[in-house]
Amino acid sequence: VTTTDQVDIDRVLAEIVERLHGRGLRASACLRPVLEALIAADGHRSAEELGEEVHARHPEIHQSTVYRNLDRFEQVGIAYHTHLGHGPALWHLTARSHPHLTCVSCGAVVTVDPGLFEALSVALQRQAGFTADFRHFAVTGRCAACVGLTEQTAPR
Amino acid sequence: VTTTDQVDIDRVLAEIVERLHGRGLRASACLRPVLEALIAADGHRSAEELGEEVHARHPEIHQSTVYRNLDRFEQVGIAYHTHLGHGPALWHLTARSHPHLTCVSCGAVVTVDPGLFEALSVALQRQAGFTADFRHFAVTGRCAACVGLTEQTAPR
DNA sequence: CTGGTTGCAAAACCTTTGCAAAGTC
DNA sequence: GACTTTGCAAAGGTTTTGCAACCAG
Repeated sequence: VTTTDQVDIDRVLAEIVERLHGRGLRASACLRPVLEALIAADGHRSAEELGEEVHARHPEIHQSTVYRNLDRFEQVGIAYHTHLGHGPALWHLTARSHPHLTCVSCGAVVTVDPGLFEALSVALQRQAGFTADFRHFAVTGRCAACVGLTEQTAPR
Repeated sequence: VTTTDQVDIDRVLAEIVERLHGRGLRASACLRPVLEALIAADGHRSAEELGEEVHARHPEIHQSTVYRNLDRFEQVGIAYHTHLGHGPALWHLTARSHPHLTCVSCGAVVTVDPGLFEALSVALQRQAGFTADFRHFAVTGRCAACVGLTEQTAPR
């Protein structure tokens, strides 16, 4: 919960403010607490969970402000959200981005070497002119354990 | 809207009924209209859109029944739903399944050769024992046109 | 001062669920 | 007749939005 993990809050905050200003947007005092929660969380946290962490120190900051500032972080490229399944979106620092695999049976989340996606990226770029981003949606499937379990009951 | 596209409704329906019975479930008269809408739609239709098509001929069939029967089709492997973005899930016949690319800027949906995903499938299986299914979530990114457009305004 | 940001409450959006009645095997 | 499925209405979970007050540049 306190893992700042080599991320300098002040430096990141300054970058956010600079980029917001570049777009004619403004920087309020609410940015920092939300950023702190995001950095402390180290990934895989929903907006609501981040909001709870923010409220612990700043009860006056409303949940809708958390949503709005996370959106701003995403707009300026500092953070992004990912969908692992049917639940709420999970937020990460872009600096810590990575693709996810999720098991549709047990919900396990597996993080894999981003390099594995390189060849497909190149192929999609070449074949369709498409610049893929494998972080926004997870790849669903079945983990090794669940493939074994479901072979006797699974549809087709 | 009338493209039955080589799919024999009666045969598919019989398969659905058989599989439902195999699970101790029952087959009601509502199955066929929902299946017909799904077959006619030929992919990329939301449950609500399919419901509208069902209502045109069968106004008595409730939208929740459409949801429930689509779920049943998925349970028996005849259909699946996919998420292309933040909107509602889109439904397809499994027989016509394919992976999707969606552009986060313009919303374009690109369908690519499933073979492109083969190498990654094998790699994920080997490295993580994970059986990937690239149909459930689309791969997001930017299409060629939007990459060009956003290079001057994009974050980072 | 101009106009972006906040707190609040309410709505939006898509989907699921509880229940009694109807239908299936 | 036992048990599933339906229509209906209501709720569910997550996110967005309208608005007046507030605050940053």
